[in-house]
Amino acid sequence: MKPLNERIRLDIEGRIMSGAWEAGRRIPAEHELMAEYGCSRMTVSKAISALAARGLVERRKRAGSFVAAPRVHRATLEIPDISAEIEGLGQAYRLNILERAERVASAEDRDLLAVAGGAVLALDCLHLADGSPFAVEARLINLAIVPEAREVDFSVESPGRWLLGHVPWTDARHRISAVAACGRVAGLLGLAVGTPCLCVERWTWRTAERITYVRQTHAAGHALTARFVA
Amino acid sequence: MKPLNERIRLDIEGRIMSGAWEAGRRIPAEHELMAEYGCSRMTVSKAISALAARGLVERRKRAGSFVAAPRVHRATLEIPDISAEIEGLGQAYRLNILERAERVASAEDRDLLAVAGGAVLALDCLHLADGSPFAVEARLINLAIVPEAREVDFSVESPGRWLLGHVPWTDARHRISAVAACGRVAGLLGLAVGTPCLCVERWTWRTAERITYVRQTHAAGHALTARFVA
DNA sequence: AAATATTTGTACGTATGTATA
DNA sequence: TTATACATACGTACAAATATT
Repeated sequence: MKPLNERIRLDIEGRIMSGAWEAGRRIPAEHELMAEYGCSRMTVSKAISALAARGLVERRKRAGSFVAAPRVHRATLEIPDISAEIEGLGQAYRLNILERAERVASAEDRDLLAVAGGAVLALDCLHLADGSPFAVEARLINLAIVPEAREVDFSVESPGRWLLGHVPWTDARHRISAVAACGRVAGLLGLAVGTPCLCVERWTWRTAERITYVRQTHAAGHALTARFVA
Repeated sequence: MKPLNERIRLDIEGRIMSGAWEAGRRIPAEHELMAEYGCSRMTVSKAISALAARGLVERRKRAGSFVAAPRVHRATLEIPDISAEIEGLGQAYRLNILERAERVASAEDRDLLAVAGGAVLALDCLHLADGSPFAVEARLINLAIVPEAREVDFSVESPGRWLLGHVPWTDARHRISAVAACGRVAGLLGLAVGTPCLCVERWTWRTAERITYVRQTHAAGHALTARFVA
């Protein structure tokens, strides 16, 4: 048996979704719903708050709660660490580190990571699934914030997974685009030059400091999926 | 002044984000937190539940609440209706409907929309921003669920915007991929054949029924951005 | 294997605060 | 100004799940 507040939520949700309660309509006040369902105000309030949280109703003090006008498509995108993604597919994960360099941030590094004259660790690697090329990754790590990264052997644990597990972050931004495989990427992924590839870039912050930048170029055919989550 | 439960949530969130409470660590039981913050159990419970809802902690009865191990980057992606997106850029929006057909669902339509032998409205259009091609859209609308769509002039209001405003939906799934512009798309968007384009597909449900399917192929250079939202 | 204790989950009733029609 | 309706918080009780004894 589902909890009462859930059952009430589903009941009201059904009335909205079926169109019985059209957009803009005022839904009964909490005290009316308590009478209808024979329960406390906290319980109906929780149900309506859940509907408000997922954007189905809008609550206004003094005025009541209203069926909300449908919204933009907001979806949550779960971008797994590539090693987790490959293991999730039941394939063997391996990382091939093509280049690893510690250097003072170049102009381009500064642009991506905004470190003023500090040291960065630059990695260039190839993710493999069951031995086949899966994605090319170019990563910069801000050594001023994560000096421990110097000592890590990333062929044991991928940079993404290691960072996720060791460095707390507060904000991340992603950019998803379609790019043509350049000669180098095409060679690594075994594609023809110019093949469209999905490219995911991510900037990760801890408060105001940038921790890492990564650009992952995926093999052809790879797609991201996002779900609207209630 | 923020509500007490919010302040408690932010406080605990800070301890987790700063790394003071590392992944896997048990956080104090509710009765301990009530003592620490000098408030009722309901209030700390609400704070922790909010953290659990956004995946920062995991709650287990009898055992306690634990700092969750971050596994994925979870970001919210706002996918605006294209007309809204173009207007948001301060450009003039226009829609060019290339083809509009009402038909019994073909095998391919059924695959995308899962309508068994029902009627669908198929649209093929070009979105223009300040007169320049912006995206090509192929859409299927399930007429069994949205028969009113038959009467709508979509050159006045884009199909996406009209559907958002008129048809309640409960679930949507997106697929984002990189595709090569085929001859037709290349011609419409003014690109060379084979140019990488970002392709967004969306399936929209109302409970178990599929409402619409859309595939939008964007002009080169278009990217999606997503933010992790706390 | 069973009883017990602990911790979270749901719900009750009540009180007070706050925004607003 | 006043009444209304949502928002937050208090304290209590019992249920459900599950480590520990």
